[in-house]
Amino acid sequence: MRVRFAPSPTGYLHIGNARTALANFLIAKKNNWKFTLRIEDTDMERSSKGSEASIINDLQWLGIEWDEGPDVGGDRGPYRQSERFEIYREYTEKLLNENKAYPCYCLPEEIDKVRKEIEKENRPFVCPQKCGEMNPDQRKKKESEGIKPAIRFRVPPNRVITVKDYIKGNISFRSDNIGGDFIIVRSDGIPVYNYIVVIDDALMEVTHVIRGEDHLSNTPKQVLIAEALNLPVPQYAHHALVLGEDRSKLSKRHGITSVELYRKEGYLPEALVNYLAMLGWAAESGEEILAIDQLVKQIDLTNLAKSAAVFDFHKLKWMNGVYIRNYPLDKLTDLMIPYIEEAGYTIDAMGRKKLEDLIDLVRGYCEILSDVKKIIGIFLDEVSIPDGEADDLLKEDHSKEIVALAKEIIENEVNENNFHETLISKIKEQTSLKGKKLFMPLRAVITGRLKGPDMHAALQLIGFEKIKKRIQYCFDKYK
RNA sequence: GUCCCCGUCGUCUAGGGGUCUAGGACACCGGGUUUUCAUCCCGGCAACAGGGGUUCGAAUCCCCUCGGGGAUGCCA
Repeated sequence: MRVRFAPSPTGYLHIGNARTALANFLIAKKNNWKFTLRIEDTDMERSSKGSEASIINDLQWLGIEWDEGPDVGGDRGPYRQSERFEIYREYTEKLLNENKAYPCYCLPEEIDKVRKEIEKENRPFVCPQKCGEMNPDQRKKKESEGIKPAIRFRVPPNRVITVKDYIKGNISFRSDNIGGDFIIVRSDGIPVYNYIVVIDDALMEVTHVIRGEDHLSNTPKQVLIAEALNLPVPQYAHHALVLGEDRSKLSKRHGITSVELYRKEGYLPEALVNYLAMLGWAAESGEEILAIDQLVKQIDLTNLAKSAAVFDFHKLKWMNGVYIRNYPLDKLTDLMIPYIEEAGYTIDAMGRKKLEDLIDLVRGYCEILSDVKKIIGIFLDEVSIPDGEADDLLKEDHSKEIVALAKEIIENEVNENNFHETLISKIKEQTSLKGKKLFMPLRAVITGRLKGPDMHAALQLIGFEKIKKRIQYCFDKYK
């Protein structure tokens, strides 16, 4: 058994496509099926090698792997449709010879006009020149005029096509109702998707087509092609689409839709995979946080949701935070380093152990990796300029007392080796202040904020010299 | 317009004739822990689109309406 993911390289990997790819991957893994990646690049104007590369890159980042594809090869290639035109030509000849397809000499502009009329009157589409009814002489005449025809597939009248779908059940279409004879080869000789998808799936021995619901209406056309060509019809599973907040198809105006941007913002692939899998599906166990091997275990072709799902950025973020909190510390550290550097800090000098301690302390404040930029300054800035709240607090008399005391103690009574254990307790001894009155000014001086990580742990990580500077800074500023 | 799909808390969903005064998660609101914040824990708010059937009994089956989505390309 075999599944496939067949993106067209006309842009970045969209979140909706990533979900389709993931569904194919999970199902393949679960059943021990093979997975083929095929590039559908017949739209020459919009396709690019660059976007093929970026799609492959994003797929790999997500942890989706395939057995056959343009990058890894395989016995059923080539895996780019643009490299398979010879193959399609044979089938087109066959269809033409058997009169199951015919050249159409009508111009796109003429057809647009007719389509509009048809829409109003609700009758089946027939091309204006009735090319399907032409005899060889008429065709020869057209050819001699130099008109390059498109090829249309002759849709058999009055047929009922039933598509069996794992998710939707049995769906019936009437052949008279699928829009008339449709084009399978453009006038420039390049075949179109609805046609060659059938050939490729058959030749690549795809047994199960798992794809978005937007392809459901195309399916009867594809079934008809398969019949005409005597090719096998795969099993179908059309999953529901991903929607934006306003319940229309997810697009850029709803927020980020490219997998690449999620990566750059600092989402973890494990979290994105987990979230995407949960969108339109629920584990029998009721668990929401599931690693990929658990997803593989629990997901099934028959328990995917039928209805469309709104993409909830908020919940993705929450889920990513859960992953950050539970991630292996050394891996998380590696992933956060670029963001820390991006924020302008150099980390070479501090040593791995200290860095990891630091990351461990701040990870609880991060939902995405880039959040580290907002909090890491507490530890790495030389001096922390108090923010609004901290500034207000430090202007108060009891704060001034503590700042003065802290300055005295750090200069004369403690040293680099014992300050983190003794500084706070010594201040406590020498003042009548306690509780918030004691801790909050201290926090304000040392971190420049009123909110943040545990003071005792922070003290050591910030370091003696910086703390001294920060106290001095506040002493000068608020005395 | 026509064809096709779908309709349970704001969102993702569980449920498939009685066990449903409808369960979980995110969000939101309270409370606890943390001398702060975040985390964590506990609690609360909140839904079967509407109307007809079928049935002793309907969120669950059928029909209609309404709502949403998709397709209707010489895009995929």
